[in-house]
Amino acid sequence: MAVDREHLLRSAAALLTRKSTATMDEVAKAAGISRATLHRQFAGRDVLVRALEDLGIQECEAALDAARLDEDTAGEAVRRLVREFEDAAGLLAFLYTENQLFEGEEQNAGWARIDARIAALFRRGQESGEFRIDLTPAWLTEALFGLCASGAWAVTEGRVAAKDFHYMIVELLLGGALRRDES
Amino acid sequence: MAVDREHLLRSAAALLTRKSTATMDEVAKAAGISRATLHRQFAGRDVLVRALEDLGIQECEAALDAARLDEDTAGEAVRRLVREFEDAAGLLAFLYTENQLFEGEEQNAGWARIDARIAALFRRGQESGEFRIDLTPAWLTEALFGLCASGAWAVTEGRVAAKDFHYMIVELLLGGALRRDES
DNA sequence: CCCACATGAGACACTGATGTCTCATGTGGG
DNA sequence: CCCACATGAGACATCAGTGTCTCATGTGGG
Repeated sequence: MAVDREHLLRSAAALLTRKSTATMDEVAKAAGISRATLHRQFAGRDVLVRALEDLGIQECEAALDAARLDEDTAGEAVRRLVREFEDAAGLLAFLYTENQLFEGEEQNAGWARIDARIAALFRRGQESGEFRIDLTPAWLTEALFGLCASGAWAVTEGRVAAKDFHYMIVELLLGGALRRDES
Repeated sequence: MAVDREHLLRSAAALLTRKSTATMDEVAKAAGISRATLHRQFAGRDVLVRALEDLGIQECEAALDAARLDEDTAGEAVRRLVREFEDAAGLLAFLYTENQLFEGEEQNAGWARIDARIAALFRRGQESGEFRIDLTPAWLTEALFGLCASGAWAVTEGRVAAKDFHYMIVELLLGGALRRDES
């Protein structure tokens, strides 16, 4: 009887990831419910997007926790983080562009927290001498999100195999395109 | 008298880069013309976006030409390419997300040409032993665009200094975050 | 068994953006 | 100087999406 709100959010996320301009009607149909019921759960499109944003933040923070950013080398922590991000990458990509849509508007404080935690990871790697210091933690954080989004799109469009998602992102982010002479 | 179509396109690109949901009215105002005149130039929003896409493709190909991808090492060519891309990065970022907006729809053939040229550059680097071979040219191409878009947004939001745009992208793309033990 | 309650279907008004049209204006070229 | 033509301003219809409402239905719990 009661609508499965969790399932509803997941299905909306899945649809909007593929087609970010989907209407409330399409979102409802995708979830197998009527527009009226959808509207009873989320008073409007913006409310739905906010809920998805909260979901995304929640998943991000769960990924950050699961990745245990303080353990091992920073590089290993980054590898774990990208792996944990993989499931949420589609949703992340949607929210990433959604955030570009509004100029000025203050963003959810959750992102700032998440940014700070990831930036701290890169800073740790720099302080330990593992990462280069000429790329700012803020940029590396931005690049991490950007590459995850690009990777998610590349996978949905078939330009990259889904199984390679993690490898391609981590290797590029950490090692770059140049061949390592040593190692 | 006659509207400067070139200037009109530029101003539309600049506005839509900042606010991709801008209305035709806003686009017209930003260009300092009336909505009626804008409509005489571009029969509809989709026509305008197509024109911007053509402009973006044109600038991309100009950048590819200017970067002389066949000369020097592939790494140097990539550096030149990113530098040439810098001016168009905002427009590129807009078009990059605009392309994600439509599922299925066939995309402008120009992008395929551009993708092919950039992928060929990465392939050249791999064949010369300069680039690692475990990252596919398709992915490196995708990542190049993704990083340019991320960089453009990071700059407009003040998270990265404009003067660092080129350095941050090239260094991350080529060298990655890890410190090089040698060199 | 029966009632309460959530749902589905659909009607309805409202809004914002769009596309089209008209008309007055003013400027540039002949 | 004068006319042609492009422009600006605005009215207008249209359309898609949204938000609200009503009502019939059917299912689950008491």
